[in-house]
Amino acid sequence: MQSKIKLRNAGLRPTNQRIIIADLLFNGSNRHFTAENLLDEINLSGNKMSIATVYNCLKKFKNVGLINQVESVNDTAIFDTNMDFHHHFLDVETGELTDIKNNEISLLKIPETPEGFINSGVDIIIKIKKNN
Amino acid sequence: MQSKIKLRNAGLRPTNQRIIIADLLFNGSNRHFTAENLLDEINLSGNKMSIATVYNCLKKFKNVGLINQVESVNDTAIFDTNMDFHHHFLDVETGELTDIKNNEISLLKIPETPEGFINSGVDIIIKIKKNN
DNA sequence: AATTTACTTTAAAATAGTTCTAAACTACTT
DNA sequence: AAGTAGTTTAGAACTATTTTAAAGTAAATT
Repeated sequence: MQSKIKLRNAGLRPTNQRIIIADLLFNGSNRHFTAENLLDEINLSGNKMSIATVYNCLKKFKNVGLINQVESVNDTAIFDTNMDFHHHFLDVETGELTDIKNNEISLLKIPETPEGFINSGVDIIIKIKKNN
Repeated sequence: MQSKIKLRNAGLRPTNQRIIIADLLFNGSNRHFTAENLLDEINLSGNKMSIATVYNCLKKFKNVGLINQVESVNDTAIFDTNMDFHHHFLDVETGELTDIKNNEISLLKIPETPEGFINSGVDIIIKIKKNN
């Protein structure tokens, strides 16, 4: 059970609920998900948890840099376990996101950051839709 | 009152409410706004309208291509009267958007559109924050 | 011009996603 | 073992948006 260690390293108290969520999220492959998606998965895994706890937990995970929240799209917050610098395809019809690796895309020219501000990241979204 | 003509050309029935909104929005300079922002402005201009009407109207305007909805950011829908192809700076602390003209930014490499899909646009968001 | 028809507006209710509240609980420290 | 500080929870509250259905209005038809 390395989730416990992972949480502690991130400075979070490893509670049962956080461990359950970390076990589901950090199992090797990256994913996009909403709070409700995750709660469904928690329930399917035989565990129970309040939706408020899921939101609390995701907010904490985000604050300590365990997950990202995607600058998004719908009315629903989408989270991402992929912490590499990367971008997204967005299926405008379904809202589904797919990762674009950073080496698959590059910017040639970028405008100057406005006076008094610092650049804090770039998000590129390529919108796609089913070809018929 | 060319709003009436503009609406008719767009295929929309030029109702009083739509004319009031068009008069406010299409006065020469571009802007970002939410439904609530706009309602405040409508009220300030001495007119009255239900918030549902504002939402209905913005949805119609969007469908006929009079305005854009920005792939966004918060829990609040942001609309944009700038219909040129362009991108945005996003102040991550305040949520404020600023336009980046298309000629100020360019992509060098772009990944292949997934099989069975067509590209339907690219949104680039440069996140910025106050340099303290 | 009067009537009909289809579209639009409205207030209020409903919904969806998320946050807050405050009491009960639990991990960690002493 | 006891204390304390952080966490979880159900449910209430809140915000943004959409729906409902009745009343109103623009346009088409007579």
